[in-house]
Amino acid sequence: MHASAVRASLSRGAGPQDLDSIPWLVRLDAPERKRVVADLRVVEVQPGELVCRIGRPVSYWFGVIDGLLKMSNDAAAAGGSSFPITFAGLTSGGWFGEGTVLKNEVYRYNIQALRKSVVAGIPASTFHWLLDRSIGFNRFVMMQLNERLGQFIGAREIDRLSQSDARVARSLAALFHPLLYPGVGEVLRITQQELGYLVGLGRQRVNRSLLTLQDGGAIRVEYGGVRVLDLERLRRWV
DNA sequence: ACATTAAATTCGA
DNA sequence: TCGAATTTAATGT
Repeated sequence: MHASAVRASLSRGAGPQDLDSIPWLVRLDAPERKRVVADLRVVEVQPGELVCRIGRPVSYWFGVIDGLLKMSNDAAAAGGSSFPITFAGLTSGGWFGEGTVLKNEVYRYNIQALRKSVVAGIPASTFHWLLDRSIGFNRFVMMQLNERLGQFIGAREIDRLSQSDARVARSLAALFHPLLYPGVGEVLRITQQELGYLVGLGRQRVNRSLLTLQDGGAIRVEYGGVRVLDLERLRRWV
C-alpha cells in the first residue's frame, strides 16, 4: 500500500489525471489554459459533505472530477420554508453553478457528496475572465445551460410519474447525459442505495426497478453500478 | 430484515 | 510484494 495510497492522500492539488477529465479545457488556448490550471483547486470531499450551501455567496464554479454529488434544496435550508427536493445528480465530468456565478448571486441549492468524490473549482473571477475572452468557453457554458434546462424540464415530469420504474429509468438516463457528464462511460458507478437517495425511493424499491429495467433490456445491473445498454429505451421507459 | 456474494483491507510470510 | 484470511459493502429475496 505505498505509491498509490500516498499519492491519493497527498496529491490533492491538481494532477494531470484530473485535467483530463475537465471537458472544456481543450477548448482553451495555451495562455487561458495556463491561468486556469494555476487557479484550479481540486479537493476531495467525504460522503455527506456539502460542497456549497444555500445562501452562501458564490465563490467558485465547480465540477465533478470523479464521484457522485446531489443537487438539492434540503438539509437545513437557510432561507427556510420548503420541503426537500432533489434537482439533479451530478457525476464525472459535470460542471455546475454557472447560472449562479453569472448573476453573482448566492447559491440556491446545496451540493452534497453522496460518496467520496473529487471536486474541482475555478474562482468566479476566473470564470468571468474566460467568458470575456474565450469563444470556446462561451460555447461550452451555453451548451451546458441549454442542456441543463432540458434536464430540469424533464425532472418536472419525473416528479409527476408515480411509477417508480419510470422514475428510476429517467433519473438514470439523466445521469448518462453524454454532454453534461462526458466522464461517465457506459457503466455508471452508483450503488442502489445512492440511486435511492437521488430518486427518493428506498433501496429495495430501486432494486426491483433496476431488475425490471434489466429484463426490458435497457440496462445491465452490475455490482456497484449500472451498465446502460439502450439509452433511448431508458429515456422513453413507461 | 436476512442471507448471499463481491470487493476492499489486513496480515503473514 | 503476493495471496490467503478477514472485514466491510452491495445485492437479491
